[in-house]
Amino acid sequence: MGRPITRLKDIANRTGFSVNTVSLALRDSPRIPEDTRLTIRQAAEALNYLPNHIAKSLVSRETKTVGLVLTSITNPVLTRVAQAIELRLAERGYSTLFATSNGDPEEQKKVIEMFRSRQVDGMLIYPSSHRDLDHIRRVRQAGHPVVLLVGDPDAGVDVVSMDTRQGGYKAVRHLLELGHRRIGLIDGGHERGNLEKAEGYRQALAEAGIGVDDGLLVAPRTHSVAGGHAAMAELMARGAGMTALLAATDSLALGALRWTQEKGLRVPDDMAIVGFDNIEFAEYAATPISSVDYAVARVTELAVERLIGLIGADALPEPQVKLIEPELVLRASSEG
Amino acid sequence: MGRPITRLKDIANRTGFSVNTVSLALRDSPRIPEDTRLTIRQAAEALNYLPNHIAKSLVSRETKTVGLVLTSITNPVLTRVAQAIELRLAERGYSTLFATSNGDPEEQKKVIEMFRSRQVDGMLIYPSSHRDLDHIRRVRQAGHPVVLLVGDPDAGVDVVSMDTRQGGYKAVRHLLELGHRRIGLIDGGHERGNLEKAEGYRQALAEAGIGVDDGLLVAPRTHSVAGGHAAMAELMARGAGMTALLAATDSLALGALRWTQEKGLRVPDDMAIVGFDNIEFAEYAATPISSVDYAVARVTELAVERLIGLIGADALPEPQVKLIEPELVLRASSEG
DNA sequence: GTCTCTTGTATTAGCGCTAACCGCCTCCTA
DNA sequence: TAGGAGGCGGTTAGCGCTAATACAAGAGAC
Repeated sequence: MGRPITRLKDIANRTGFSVNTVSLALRDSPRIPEDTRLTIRQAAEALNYLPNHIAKSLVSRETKTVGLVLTSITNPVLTRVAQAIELRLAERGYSTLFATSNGDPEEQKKVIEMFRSRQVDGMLIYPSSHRDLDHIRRVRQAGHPVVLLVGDPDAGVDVVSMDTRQGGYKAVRHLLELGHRRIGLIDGGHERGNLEKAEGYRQALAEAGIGVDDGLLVAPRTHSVAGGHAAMAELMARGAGMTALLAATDSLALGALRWTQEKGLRVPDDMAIVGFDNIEFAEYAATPISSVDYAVARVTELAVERLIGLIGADALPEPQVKLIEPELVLRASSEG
Repeated sequence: MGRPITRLKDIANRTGFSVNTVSLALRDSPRIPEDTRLTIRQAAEALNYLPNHIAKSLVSRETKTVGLVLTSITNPVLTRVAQAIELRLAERGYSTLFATSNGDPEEQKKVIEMFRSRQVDGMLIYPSSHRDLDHIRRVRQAGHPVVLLVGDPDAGVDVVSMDTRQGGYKAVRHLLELGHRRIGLIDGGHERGNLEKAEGYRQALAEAGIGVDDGLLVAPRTHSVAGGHAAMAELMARGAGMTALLAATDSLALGALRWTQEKGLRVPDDMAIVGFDNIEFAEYAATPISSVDYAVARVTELAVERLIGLIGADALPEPQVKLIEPELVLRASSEG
């Protein structure tokens, strides 16, 4: 490469001071008088000095870096989460190392190891499975600050998350109140045991004295719009008399909406639809879609704050789980 | 923090070998015989050793880290770009440091400095302005491998990008062939001098002997759906007799589509619409939207390959600009 | 039996930086 | 004028790792 970088030593040579004095001056130590500080500053400027963060990290034992693990950011809401987190971390002087696990637990393990090897000060993880958290718990027990962006009250790790169970519950309650009895569910992430939304769905139905009909449930492998479209087709093919639909993401909901449109069904008259995440595309859809809001700002703010707190702590405190109650945003897709 | 990490020294103490021997053994040096290698391996395993990447970087002078600068990843296509890049870099053993500039050139400068300070081996930059690249050129001249994800043939820096000028040209040609003469343009990023799409638009019109009517142009500040909606309202309020629309992103196009729908316009009969990026939401819109495809896979693959090439080179070769010709994906929004 | 040559390991130095400590001045006070 | 007290700066050590070099012991050559 042959990229010559300016070091403290170069400034020291140029100014005649020792490396240590230069270091102190550039860090505004009160022990250095104004004029030497100035001399050194100017020399640094002239040589286009940039501190070597790597060397600093080695001695200070902190990298001012946080690892962010997401499953996949094709989900628009995770995109917003990622960006908000990066911003908030940057405000606090931290950089973001970013990696995706593609929903594969093995991949996720590797990513976490890589982060550890790179000495990140802490990690924010959107786990691929919301259940199988042993591995992550171990990371915490090894003393690494970790905050999950989704998880259970009994996770044993810090969590800051939307309360999606509550979200599912609220959405179904809303549909029940509109008089619906045959409510379908297009779920996501089922195969990895992410059942919170389905649990909320079941609970609301149970309270209303309605049994869960498996014929109204489907769990596509992806969160894509195409997946929602296909899932809706499958549900309707079963002829289960469905009059309302809850979709685990707005992308799925948009796919379902498109299907109804193709078949000439009226929304919400023939089919009410509620989604999750409240993405902008849902608001401007052919029929604006009601959606369980994902409070990106609150989740990211609290998660980052908690993580920074953990990083600063002498010993990790008891894990704390913060579930944020979601708002249901009502739009035309579920209101006459 | 008090997080005790296992070091080579710990393994050395445990096995009785020297630190150096341990280092060599773990790196599979041929100078270490099989059985000592095994002893050391086992000890490393037992102590749960993870190499300290920071220390290694300090001596090897490479961090195996690449900095990725995006303007903002709320644009769904940039999201896909980010994820694909992370994946491809990971395959090649590189980690991704991620930062957003929010489209602010000053912010972008800071981010690049931060990356340099962190000794990244190279950078991939989606510049906030496609014109004012002096600052980035200087980074390259300082010997840092840089590849832009958007830019001009005469950028003076390596570029791998979609040829958006060509994309704008193709889209307008298509609309002209359908008989449209009054074609509107909702552009994006205008204020920062990102004029490629508009240039393609102008060129196609000029070739058809049609003058550009400024009454048909509008440049909202954002790429959001809401922005597209508002922009469409503004365009139509001007009463310029527009029969077709080119939008700089699919998000803008979706907003415009929504507006036509609210006003009872038929697409494409009353208003043809073509967008950019070919995101999934465009495909499944109320009227599926024709769009200039963004070849995420090709762009990211070529960009990463080029960057890795630059990182490995002894001296930076002449900058190379690769513009990928986009496909126009036709859908109902522009075809009877 | 001396002299290489090999094999396996230890020693040393150094990446760029910070932190702990040391030592020299000058100035003030008793 | 002796003796602290500061002010200012240098010296040394060390973060965890790698690379260059040194070295000891045994094998083989003559």
